[in-house]
Amino acid sequence: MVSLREVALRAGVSPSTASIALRGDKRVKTDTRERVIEIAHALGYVPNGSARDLKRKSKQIIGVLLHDLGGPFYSEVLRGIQHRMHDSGFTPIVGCSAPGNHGALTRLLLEQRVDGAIVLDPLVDKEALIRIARRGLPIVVLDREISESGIYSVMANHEQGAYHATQYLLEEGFRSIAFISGPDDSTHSKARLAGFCRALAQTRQRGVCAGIYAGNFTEDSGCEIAYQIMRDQGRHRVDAVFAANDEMALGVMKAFADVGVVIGQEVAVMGFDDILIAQYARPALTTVRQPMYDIGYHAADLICRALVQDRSSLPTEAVVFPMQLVVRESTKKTTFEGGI
Amino acid sequence: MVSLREVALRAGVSPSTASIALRGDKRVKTDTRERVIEIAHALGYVPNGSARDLKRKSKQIIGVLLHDLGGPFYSEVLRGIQHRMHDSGFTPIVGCSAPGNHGALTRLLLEQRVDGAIVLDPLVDKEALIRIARRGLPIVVLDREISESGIYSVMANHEQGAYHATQYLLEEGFRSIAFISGPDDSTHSKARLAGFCRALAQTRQRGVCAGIYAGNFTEDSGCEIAYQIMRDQGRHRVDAVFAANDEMALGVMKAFADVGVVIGQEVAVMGFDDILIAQYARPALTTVRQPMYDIGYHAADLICRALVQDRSSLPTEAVVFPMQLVVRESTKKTTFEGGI
DNA sequence: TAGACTTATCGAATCGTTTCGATAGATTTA
DNA sequence: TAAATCTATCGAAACGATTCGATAAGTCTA
Repeated sequence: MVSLREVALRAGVSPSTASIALRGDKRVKTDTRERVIEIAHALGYVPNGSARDLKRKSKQIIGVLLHDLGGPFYSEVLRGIQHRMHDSGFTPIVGCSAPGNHGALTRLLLEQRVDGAIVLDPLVDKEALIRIARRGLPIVVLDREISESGIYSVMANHEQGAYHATQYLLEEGFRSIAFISGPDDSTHSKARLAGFCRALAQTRQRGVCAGIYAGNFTEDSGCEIAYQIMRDQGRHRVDAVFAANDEMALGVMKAFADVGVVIGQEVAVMGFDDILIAQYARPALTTVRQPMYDIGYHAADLICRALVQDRSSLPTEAVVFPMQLVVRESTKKTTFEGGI
Repeated sequence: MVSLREVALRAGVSPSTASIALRGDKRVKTDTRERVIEIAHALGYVPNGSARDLKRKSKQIIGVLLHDLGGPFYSEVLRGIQHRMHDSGFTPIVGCSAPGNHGALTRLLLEQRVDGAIVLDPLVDKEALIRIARRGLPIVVLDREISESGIYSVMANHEQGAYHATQYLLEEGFRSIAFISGPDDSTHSKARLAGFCRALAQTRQRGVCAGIYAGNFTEDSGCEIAYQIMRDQGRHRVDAVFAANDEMALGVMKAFADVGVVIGQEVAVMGFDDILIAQYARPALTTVRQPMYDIGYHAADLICRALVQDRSSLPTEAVVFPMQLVVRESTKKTTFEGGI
């Protein structure tokens, strides 16, 4: 592998001169500089990243830690990250913190191969992140909150998203709404439930809450609870079911469809997350979406600013983005007909 | 940041002793070794990756270059890669070679931050890859073929996939089949067309080829060509349409549905690729899928072997995986009914 | 107990780049 | 023309870990 030393040797200069010449520094006489650059090019010289990183402070690389690569989620987040970083000289590098893979976190963050990190994986240990931040690496966590100097949070406002979704249901005339929550330890589920309750509390109407059921974010649990709702209240007592995530909402739709209840007309179903399947389900699922692109863009912005500017200008509180209501067929009273 | 020197200092040994002690080397007396390890742990010492990479030959990191992160494709490939690498000590790191982003390729491959690379992006310049391989970095390219020592290809057998799909259509009793190709410069499209032709050539039946139309892989082109097919031949002369990719097949379904032709019953539609939407379309699209997990797993296997074993044991020809026919509703004569 | 081996540790060199202070030589200033 | 100022380049010291060949001890053989 051709090294700077070899380039310098052939150009008849010292490595130090070659080094600054290659950066186009005017301290080197023009013809020397051009000769060095030409020889480097001819030899296909590219500086060794490890050596440079070792010597320099900055690496110009940002680590992005994802749980896996599935879904349009991550792809959108990364688009936002890339757009923000494109002209800033930083390159995002993605590591998968998948099943038991301590590898990427170690290699990228602990072994100091990056200047900063964006972490989108609820399973990455909070204490580990705090320890890393204390070592001086700026971290942006997405969709969770960690209060620690050097760790910045960017997230969607789940409470507000659920609030608006509920308001929409009420405005559309759905009177009696049941809510299916996620597991108890899910802060997202809690926030969504809180938004639902706030919207209901504001309305003057009576009997709008048809019960709060505890699910576990799986399609099966949604399905089971839908049957339970029907048993509990008779199929015409509930106007709408708001599930704390799309998987459960799909389960609910399945259950209703199986007993012949027409979704949209007889009962509305609202999901949360806007997973890809939501738009292909029949009827297409009305749901609430996180602005993933914006979140990625903003996360990248925070990291870049933490590295370039003075960190005191950065927010200490989580940056919260509003969620978007995506209205589809499952909450529309117009008759839904099958087929393409 | 705590360095080896600091650990050594506190343990009262030299950095060299600390270095081997931390690796559990028996050359260091047991109590010294344990003391060093304990101090390193207490100080939160993690070796600096750049320094280690610089000194060592291997980095234990494999670069994975993807075009973007969308779709279940990449996610499946990466699952395969991770499973293969999990116990081998290598960590895959993903770079996006997205729009004009020369960054990831430079940072990972050129600047020698990885031991090997898996490239799944048709747009990464072939010459650039050859140059990198000549510098000694083993590369596995997916879904394309580059003949060069040090570059290994893993791909699906598109010709065979199309052959089987066509055979299936013939077996199901579809007599008159039209084919919609992709753009002329697509080798995939060519291979798929070749498989289609080979299957037709083998059959004794007459008039089975209802024409070959030139599309451009977009849904719109599929739609337009479907109308053209109907104009050309009358809507009952064509039994089936085989599009060289799913997008076009969806366009074809749309066109037929718009004029009231019942897909599956009056005309079968076959796609290629099994993009995610295929299974959610109504009717769900019969298509041909690449075994992405296997491809990823095998790519990782090749890279690991290139780095660990003797390279002469590796295949010089592209490793080709059979494609899988995914039968869904769009080629089934049973009456399709809308609804969930 | 001198010589041969082991054992435990260390010092110095190395990986490839960058950076800082030094040094000639050329040029300007007083 | 001696002193001051540039200009172009170089040498050496980092960065942090690894590695190899010393080097002291301590243990064993004859």
